[in-house]
Amino acid sequence: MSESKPQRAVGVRDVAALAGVSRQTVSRVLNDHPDVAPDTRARVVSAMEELGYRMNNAARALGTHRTRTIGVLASDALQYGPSRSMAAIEASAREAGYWITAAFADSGDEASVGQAIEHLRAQAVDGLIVFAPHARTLDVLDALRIGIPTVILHAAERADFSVDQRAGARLAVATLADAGHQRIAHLAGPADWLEAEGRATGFAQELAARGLPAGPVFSGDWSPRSGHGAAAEVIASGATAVFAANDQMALGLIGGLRAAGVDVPEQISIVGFDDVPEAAYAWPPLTTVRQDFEELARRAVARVIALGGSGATASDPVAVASSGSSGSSGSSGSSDPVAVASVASSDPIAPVLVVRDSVVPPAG
Amino acid sequence: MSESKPQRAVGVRDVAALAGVSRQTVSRVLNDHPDVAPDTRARVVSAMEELGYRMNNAARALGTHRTRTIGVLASDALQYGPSRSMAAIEASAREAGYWITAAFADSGDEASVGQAIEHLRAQAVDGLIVFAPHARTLDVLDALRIGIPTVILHAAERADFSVDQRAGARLAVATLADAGHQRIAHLAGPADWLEAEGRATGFAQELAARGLPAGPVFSGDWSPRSGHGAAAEVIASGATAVFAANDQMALGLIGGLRAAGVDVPEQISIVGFDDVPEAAYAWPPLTTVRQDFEELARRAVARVIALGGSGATASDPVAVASSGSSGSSGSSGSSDPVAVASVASSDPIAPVLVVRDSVVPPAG
DNA sequence: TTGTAGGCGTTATCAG
DNA sequence: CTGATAACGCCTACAA
Repeated sequence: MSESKPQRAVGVRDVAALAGVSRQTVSRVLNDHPDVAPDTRARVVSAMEELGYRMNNAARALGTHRTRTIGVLASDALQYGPSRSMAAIEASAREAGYWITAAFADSGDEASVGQAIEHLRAQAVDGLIVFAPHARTLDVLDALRIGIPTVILHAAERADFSVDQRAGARLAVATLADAGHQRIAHLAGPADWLEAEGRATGFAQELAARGLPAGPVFSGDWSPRSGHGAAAEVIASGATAVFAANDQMALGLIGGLRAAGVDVPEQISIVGFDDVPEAAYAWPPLTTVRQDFEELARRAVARVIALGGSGATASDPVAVASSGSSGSSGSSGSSDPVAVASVASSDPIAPVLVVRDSVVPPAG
Repeated sequence: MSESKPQRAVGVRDVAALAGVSRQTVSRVLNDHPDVAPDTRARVVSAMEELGYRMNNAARALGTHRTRTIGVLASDALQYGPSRSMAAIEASAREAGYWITAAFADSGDEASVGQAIEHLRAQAVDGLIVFAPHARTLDVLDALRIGIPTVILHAAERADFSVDQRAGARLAVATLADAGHQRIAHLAGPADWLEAEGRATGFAQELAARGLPAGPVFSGDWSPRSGHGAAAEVIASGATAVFAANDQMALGLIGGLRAAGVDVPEQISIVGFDDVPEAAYAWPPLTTVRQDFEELARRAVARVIALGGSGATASDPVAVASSGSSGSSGSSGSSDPVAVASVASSDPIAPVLVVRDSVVPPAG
């Protein structure tokens, strides 16, 4: 209270003065530079605390050309998966000392995707995490030739990190087949969605692997509405079980089936995908496939930061385009001890089946 | 191809040179300063396009002390309302030329809220939009004495902008009462959530207004699980109708009721809150109350920007604390034509009842 | 209406 | 290990 408070916010200048060192030394402490004597560092640190010093990111960015900010283009952020990913990404980023700036887009609208990306680029983010549910979204990305590290998520096999959609679908179909179902239908997501495609493929593969006839495939748009609307077709198809590409459609389908007087699971068994919170408490509790979005986010953030930190820039073709993975096609298992060592695996994450009550043996 | 590309990114300097003006003039064009001759402006603009000029926000921020960034503290972003708000906020902000930096927190954990806010402050955001579902969250905010414009959302009446929770609850109860129900129960949200409290209050008020007996109140935690779990109590209470504080619980309750052999709506009518996508396609289609999150977001963004733009800073006690509203307690209706004129009304937004099939007259 | 100086707070570079 | 000096790219004065 005795001294007159400076009008301006405290800066390295002030800290340096109080600690009796140069601004540069303060800067070194700030950046954890190794070559600083322990006691000097201590003096600086206490000076910072005494003054309530807070770094000015704008100034830092001006010098370093880095903003420590990751842009997240969250398409369809209202869907369960993307919203989970978003929250998890923020957590991972914050832990790593990064900020998240978000942009939302309607993945079906290429223009909106382009705009969102431009918005993020204008913000000078160090890297981008893009949810690319559509093949079209990927095309937009390619066309833009973004000059910064980019990690693609939610794009099935075309993503840099993903939960194995095909494997999940096979798990779903397997549990149905194991229960004795022969006529299994698939209520798919929109055909142009990569994850929907992955699940549809897994559906077909598992059926084929078991020598079961290719089941009828109906398509929805992920919404409960579309699931509800598919009820009539499902009934007409004579299927005794259906694998819905997501829980929302599964739930809608159950609603539609019941409205038509068809019981679930007695007459028709159902398996969903996602394990949304309501799945466990629906009637009947829904058997479904759970994905680990937290792990997905963790890996994505680690990768963007690694790409940026390793000096990957527009001029570095390898890192920039964020190609799926450089060489998992390789010969020897873990022959490259250096490089990508600490970065998370880019192998697909295995989903897990959650067994509940929506599957029973067929009535026949 | 003929000229050698400069290594550095293009800046005002380059644009100025090409346009044959001073850097200052370019800056004026950039900031839509009125005093620039039309043709000069045109020349500058085309120069910018030719060079592919992009503003450097860090440099701008360093000078202006403004980042054109709004921090959003999204607690419980996985809930329907908050996630809708989040997306809408981003859209409004982007339209206004602002960026969104997001932080997520567990609103139940005061420490995590505090950390998230610190994170955002460190980022030097121009303003904050905080989802404050808990009274406790508000306490944390007060304690922090944030020195920047802050707008509170999702805190019922204590929010700066809100959808009228009480009114929504009354709408729900009214439709049940109008159908002839006398024994109406409430499946409430967590007691320490402001919006849950608002809905519970509306429930009680409408009942009282109609001279109906105060119904039993059960409490859940917003989750389908808790709705499912409340089924037994609801049945035991003898209620013929229940107003669930959100759709997820309503859906879970329906699941629990059916599992217990109780039909909805024949034996028990139900009304939810939120109008989540699955509500319309559940079985039965759920009667519920819809909130306009987009409008909420629009107003919130307009306000933060206005507070920041009008020079409201830490030293301006009026704007800073973001007190609910300065004087709607006032005498004359719209007596203050100046000031807040263009800013959106802070009156609560009216929710709307969506009638579907989960309400029928009581069996008796 | 336009141009000229100076500075914003930090980091990089190069000495010592 | 530490310190001087010069950017970084833009904006706010003030002058013309």
